[in-house]
Amino acid sequence: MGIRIHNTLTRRKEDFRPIEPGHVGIYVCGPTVWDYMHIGNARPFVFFDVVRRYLRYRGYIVRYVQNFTDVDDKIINRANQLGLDPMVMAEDYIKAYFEDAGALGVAAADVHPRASLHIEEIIAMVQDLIAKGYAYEIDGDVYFSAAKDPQYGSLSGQSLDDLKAGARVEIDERKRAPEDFALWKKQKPGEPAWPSPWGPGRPGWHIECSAMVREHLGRTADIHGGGSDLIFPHHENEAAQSRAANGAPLANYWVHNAFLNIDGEKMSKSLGNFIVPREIMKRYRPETLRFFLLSAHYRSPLNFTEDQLKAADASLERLHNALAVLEQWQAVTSREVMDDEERKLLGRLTAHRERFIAAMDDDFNTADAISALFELTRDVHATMGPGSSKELVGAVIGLYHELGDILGLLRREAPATLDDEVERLITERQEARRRRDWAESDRIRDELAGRGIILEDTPQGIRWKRK
RNA sequence: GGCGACAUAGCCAAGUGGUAAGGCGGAGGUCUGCAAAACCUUUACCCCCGGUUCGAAUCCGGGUGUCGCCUCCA
Repeated sequence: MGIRIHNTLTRRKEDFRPIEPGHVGIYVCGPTVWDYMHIGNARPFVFFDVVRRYLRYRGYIVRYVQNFTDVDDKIINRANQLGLDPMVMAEDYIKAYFEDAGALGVAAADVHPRASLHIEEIIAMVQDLIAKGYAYEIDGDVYFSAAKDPQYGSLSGQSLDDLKAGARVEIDERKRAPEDFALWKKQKPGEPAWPSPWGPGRPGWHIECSAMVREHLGRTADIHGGGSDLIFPHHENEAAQSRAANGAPLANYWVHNAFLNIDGEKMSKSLGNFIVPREIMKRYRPETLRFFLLSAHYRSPLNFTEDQLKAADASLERLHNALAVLEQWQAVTSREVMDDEERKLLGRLTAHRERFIAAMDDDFNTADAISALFELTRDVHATMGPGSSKELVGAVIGLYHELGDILGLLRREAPATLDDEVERLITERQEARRRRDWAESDRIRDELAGRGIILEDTPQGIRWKRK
């Protein structure tokens, strides 16, 4: 009856039990800020945003932490290519992240820690790991010795031997073993660096998350999430470091989303087959991309095509229409008392809500939860009308917003306004219709359509919307 | 080569033992001045072959195919 979450570590769904009852600490791997996010990157951000919203809806006090990797090879390379200061460039892409995330309805995390601002904590953890015998320094670099961790490989389900057998990358001769990974990297010319006991250098990729989880959530996070490509090596290594340093698991529930593919292939910057949210939002309402990303279960790969985006937009339109119609009814109805049929529907609202909740409880099944919204919609259309009672209409609108807020959809928009010219045309058209001058009426409707205003004549008057 | 996912209608996608949700698209109809919105009807040999079971899309085994990971990756 509670929330169940698929745990990458155990490969099955488990009942969710936070460490501290009523509180949840979530850490999600955020972007490496070397470029704009693309819609593949957007998938985890949107999904985990929903996880957070849902946990809050279910009454948990959620602490949500999402980092920015702002010290990294890719950032340095890019900045050097462009002749920019890496930290300045990172700052610009952090700003861009917030713009894109905001447009997607992804709220800011409670904390957005940055690697560059946690150097002290990182150094402390590396020192600790050396002291405990898990790490070793070679000439300014520090490596973690994977073989020292008996559980190494447990997250990705690979043994050290498997990994050695499959190794496809050049072995760094400085390391004692190929599976060892860098905790601290000695400064190379032209790279940003911080002083450390091993000389100037910068943190390796994996250590930042371990240090920042400990700093902001304590030794063990309830949920640690990210894209499935992070399972190995990133999360495997994080888990190993934190286990070694803290004697406690980094996270109790590991949650990984599948990829967004395009033309059947993983969308990635290195393949060059990526699309950026800001481009999509020029052509579709902002919610469309979010709806699309939530239309499949997060552990299923999702293939991006223009047709699917159109279909998502059409689907979302149906929900928006339902809400708009309800709002129109709300404005015209004066009936206070519900009749028997309405009382039955009011009862069914609970069933619709419960179906939605059951879907979300079951490993955040957003696709199934969305279908509950459509079932609600059909029920509403079949049962209600402009004469429905105020109370029922209000309750239904309330439910749309209650459930829509969990998914970050059906956002309340500021009441749209029309300019005087458009108002005048609509009035003229109404007069033409009164005269039964259909030619003039249709001409005005077409003209307004050309300006992006769609008119619908209803018995309760004109309804308009933009598109 | 190793590890792991996935395969459900024209498209997308839920469904983990009891006889296939939902959406988009298509077809027909109702309503409408015409539209739109909405409603009704309609649109599935659940990849293949075995097995377990009274019963399998669902469990097990074997194929086939697609995808991901194997130290840049959400």
